[in-house]
Amino acid sequence: MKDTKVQIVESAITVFNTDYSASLDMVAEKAGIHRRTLHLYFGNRQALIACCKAEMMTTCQQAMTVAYQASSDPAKQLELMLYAGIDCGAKYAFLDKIYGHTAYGDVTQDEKNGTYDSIKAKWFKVIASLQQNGLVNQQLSIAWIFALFGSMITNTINVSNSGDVAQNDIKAFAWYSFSKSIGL
Amino acid sequence: MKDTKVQIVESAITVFNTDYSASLDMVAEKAGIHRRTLHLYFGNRQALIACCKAEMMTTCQQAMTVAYQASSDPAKQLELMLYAGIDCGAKYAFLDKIYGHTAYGDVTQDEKNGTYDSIKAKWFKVIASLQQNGLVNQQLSIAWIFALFGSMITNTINVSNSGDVAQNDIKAFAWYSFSKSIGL
DNA sequence: GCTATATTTCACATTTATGTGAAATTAATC
DNA sequence: GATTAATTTCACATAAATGTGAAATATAGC
Repeated sequence: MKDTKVQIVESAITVFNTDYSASLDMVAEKAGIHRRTLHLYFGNRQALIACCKAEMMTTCQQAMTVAYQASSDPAKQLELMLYAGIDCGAKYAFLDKIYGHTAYGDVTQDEKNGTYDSIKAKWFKVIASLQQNGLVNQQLSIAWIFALFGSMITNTINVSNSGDVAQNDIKAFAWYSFSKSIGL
Repeated sequence: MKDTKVQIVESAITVFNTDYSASLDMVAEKAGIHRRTLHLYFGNRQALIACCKAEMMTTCQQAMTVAYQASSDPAKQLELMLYAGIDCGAKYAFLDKIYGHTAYGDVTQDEKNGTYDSIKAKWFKVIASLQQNGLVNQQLSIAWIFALFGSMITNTINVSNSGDVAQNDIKAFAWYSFSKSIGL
């Protein structure tokens, strides 16, 4: 039997992805528990959302790290990171709607320098490497490329949910369009 | 003195763009009237939102039509339509968050055929023309290209608001990235 | 100034989500 | 089986937004 707290968070993610303004009653029902129980674990709505976000952070971080380490070719790393972002984002789409993408400005200077060994730093290293070798359009600012990356992930998830594009094609389309959009 | 109803709608657009869950009191205050007055014009929240949407439809339609008619070169038409979309979307960003983009599936068959002379039909004509002449990647489905177009508009607006990219560069970046992303 | 229309004020009803307290019940552990 | 912990039930308090009625006031047009 799964930990109740985990169960609640998973239910919250599912429910909020369908409707972010859904009540806590709905989340509790989905988790198969009473709302009062939910409140024993999460004092209020904020706390629950924050927990969902934390969950996403670690999950995404892991998936991205795996993607990064799977190759030493920057272009391949970028491609795999895009796929990882799509897979991850599909599960946590509602958070994107609340918080929006992490803006470039939110990334600390240390992360840009690569001092901080976070996954974002790795992403920047990949782009920097591609740009230095002239494989990516050098006119485009990194902030723009970063935004494009997030935007392509969101778009891919939306299209995937809409059912307008064959599931098999989607990731290929996403990589094609993203890579071209940065001049790769 | 502006028509009260118009005033309300404009205020609603401004307020809801900042915070979609803002109360009607806030909208009324912004419009410089009493909430009771707002209710004389709009029975409920839904009605107000619907009116904002209708407003957007006509405004966008007009801007797109102007863009379309400004050139006979499909690529140029597409570029100008993208810019029109960005300008328009910036004002109505909150609607995008509620309704999402119009999915390809929402476009009627008549519109795809071009029987219906709507702006969407014109957009499809432009893409079809480019694809027939081999100027756009023929592997990509029209549904995907349509989604990309909307996604690029949303992304450009977000970036513009974030302030991370120089205002002068933004539209150029958007067109560069979008045109490349479809193989143009 | 009179009249018609638009707007405000005040008062209330309703709904919905939240959050909490305390006792009762259920499940788990030893 | 006794004890402890987790969960449910019921009851209530609160808060915030919404929608409406009716009288009072303001505004504009003639």
